[in-house]
Amino acid sequence: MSTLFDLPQHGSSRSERSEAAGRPGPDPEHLLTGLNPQQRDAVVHTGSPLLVVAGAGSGKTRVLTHRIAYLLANGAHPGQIMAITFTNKAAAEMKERVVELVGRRANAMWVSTFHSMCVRVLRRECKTLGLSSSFSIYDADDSRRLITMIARELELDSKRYPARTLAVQISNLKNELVDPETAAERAGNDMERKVAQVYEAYQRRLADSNALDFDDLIMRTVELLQHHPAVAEHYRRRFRHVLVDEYQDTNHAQYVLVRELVGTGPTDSGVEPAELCVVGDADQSIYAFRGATIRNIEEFERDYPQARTILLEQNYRSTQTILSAANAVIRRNPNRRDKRLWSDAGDGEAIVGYVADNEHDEAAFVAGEIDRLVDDGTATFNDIAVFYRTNNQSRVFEEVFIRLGLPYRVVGGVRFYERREVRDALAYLRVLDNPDDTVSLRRILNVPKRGIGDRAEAVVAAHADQERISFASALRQAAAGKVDALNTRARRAIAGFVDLLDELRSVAVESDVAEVLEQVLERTGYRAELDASDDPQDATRLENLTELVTVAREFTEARGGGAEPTGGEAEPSAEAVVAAATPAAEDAEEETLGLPADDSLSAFLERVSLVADADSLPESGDGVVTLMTLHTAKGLEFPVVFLTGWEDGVFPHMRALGEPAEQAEERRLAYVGITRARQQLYVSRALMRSAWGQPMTNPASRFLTEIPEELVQWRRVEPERAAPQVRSTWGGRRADRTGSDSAQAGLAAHGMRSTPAKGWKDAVAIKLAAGDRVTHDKYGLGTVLSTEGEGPRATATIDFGSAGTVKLMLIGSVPLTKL
DNA sequence: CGTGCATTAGTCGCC
DNA sequence: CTAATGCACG
Repeated sequence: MSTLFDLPQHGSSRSERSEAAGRPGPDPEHLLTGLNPQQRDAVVHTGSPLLVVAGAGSGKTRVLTHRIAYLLANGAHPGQIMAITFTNKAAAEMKERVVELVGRRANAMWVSTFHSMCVRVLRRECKTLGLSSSFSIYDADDSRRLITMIARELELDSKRYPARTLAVQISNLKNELVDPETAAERAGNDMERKVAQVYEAYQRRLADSNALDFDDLIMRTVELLQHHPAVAEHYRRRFRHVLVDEYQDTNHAQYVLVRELVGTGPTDSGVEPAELCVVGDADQSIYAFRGATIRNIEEFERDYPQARTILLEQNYRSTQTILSAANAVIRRNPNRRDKRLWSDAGDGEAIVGYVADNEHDEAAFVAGEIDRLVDDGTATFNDIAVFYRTNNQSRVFEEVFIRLGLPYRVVGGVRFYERREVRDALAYLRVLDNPDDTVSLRRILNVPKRGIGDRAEAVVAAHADQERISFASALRQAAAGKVDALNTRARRAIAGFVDLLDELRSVAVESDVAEVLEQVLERTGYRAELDASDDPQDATRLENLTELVTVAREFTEARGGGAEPTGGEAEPSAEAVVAAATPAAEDAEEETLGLPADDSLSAFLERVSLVADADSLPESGDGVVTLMTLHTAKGLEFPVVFLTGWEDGVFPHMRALGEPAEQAEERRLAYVGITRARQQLYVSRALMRSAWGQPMTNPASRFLTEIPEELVQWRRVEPERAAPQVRSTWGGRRADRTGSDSAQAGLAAHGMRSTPAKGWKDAVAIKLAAGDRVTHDKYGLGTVLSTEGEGPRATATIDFGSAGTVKLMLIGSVPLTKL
């Protein structure tokens, strides 16, 4: 079996790179060999915007890298090229592959994520926007902390207006490029009004802290380009080729950013629009919940009327059997550009299906198969991945794997940069770098514990507010005894803290990042505290901090000597950072980030905050089975893939059952999952699964029934006994949930062998038609507006008057009576 | 005695 | 993960 990833591994490509470095540009035609006709078209196309619709496994990265190389070989200067990706890993990989093709001069290109690209622009143009160049970048966690503080100050009911919800809403507004003022004007209900109010305060506080959040990076760059034509023209003149990867994952702000960057017509002084090439696949758009809008790729031709579209349908990854299954499932999505993946690799093995009694049985089956595959030499552990819909489904697999001694790793969990100790340490660095960074300052105020409690913090915050000074200044005044509301004890504690920061700051001016970090850990007592603890978790924390110091050291070395970091024994996460943080991979061109060359602290923090955001997906493990969610699996491939938990309510997720748009997204997720497999695909479901401590009977996933029967070889089907128990297992406890939720519990599960629709009919309790009057246990009286679907899929949209209009599934347990 | 710290329990469930 | 409790220190 082949390797997991068909890209060169880090180590092996280095020699090729240096060889290529000396070579002049390659013969352009040479870059076209080995490409199929569509790929070739995409590489050579010129003169109008280009949309490359790249099906899963169709050689998308190859097209992008070859297109860039081809541009370079035909006279484009590397400095004229900007390529935008969604992850740092993708950016690094793309750059590396272009370097392999054309040599080192490719390093002068801007190949980066949307966010890194914006930071770069913003650092250079910060004065235009009234920012200081040492602005901090707040990630989602920092944002939420700040929003929590604001909500508390505004005395919002934390139950009605949870910080999390507020944060999401504000982020959505920013993704739509809506400013606080407009948000306030548009607010139509209580929630929206509160959101607008918090949003307004939040932006003010960000500015006070000299900070931008992740969404700001995009929004402010758009603002810059829109309001400062000279700046826009500068970039447009410079970047004549803009390429965007994973275009289906862009949100509205990113769409506008690209449009502003490229331009839609000549500027005043006659700079023509740049050449735009976007690559993506609407069928793999699975990030709507993050604000991505599939519209951008679907409407590309409308946005850019001159656009040419090229479809890549030949797949180089999977067997035809797998592709046929993927095609059959995704075909059910409405309003989609028809696209059929095909392969000349042959049919390969049939898909193996398995109906388990419960989730433990399912896990045991998966484990057994893995054991067998590895035993008979069909696959290695590395070749195998197990996917599930939500993270909590991993537990049962872990249990079985541990019991059987199968090596595995769960991808997902808490990432390196989200660990508390790492964030604490970084918060110290950030405060040293940007004293106004209030979120970081308040984070470390009493970490480790030094006797500055909530009350003292609140007093200082109030003082800052009253005197209209920064929190940092207020702290200083408190230390000097100028804040009356504080008692001596708190005052002394604060004075100690301020002194500590001053000491550290003097260390920071003369030492490199690693040393500063060391001193932080020493002088704050952070390390000592962990050392003293006998909690095994704290030992891990200590290791993580040591790892962070290593990252910092390698960063400094790489930056100083230009030497590649070795990263030999570092953890994958650390390696990923260093790889992305290596300035050697940065532009060697004249214009740099606008950072003082010696300001390694700022540079380090910036890199870390941008890398931390990436769904840093760790390189293939060492002889272990990979467990992850379907979302995480995107962009990866494995010879053997287990798709588990294919049950209505689990996958598609409960929440999506009544929502066509969400269901379409779930179906795309299924498509992504199926197309990760190269040779062997397994699909399984469990008849019974405990959820929230209660057993639930789940019917087969509708996606399962959409896979043509002839492609699947069922290893075990549902026992053909009498119609299974249909009684709801739900207590009244959850009767307050939506109707379709509780309806789930009653869905009867049937086997897959005979035509399922017939078997299901019995479970349908009620037949309704538009106009029928009904009564519902929770919603009361209602009128049926419309009905959809048949058998187990039957739903009705019912107007319950003041209780609202609700879509319900019409099965067994739904507490609905026809009048 | 007041203030702050640590430890519990109930809340939960979202990629 | 937050509120509510007991415990310790100035």
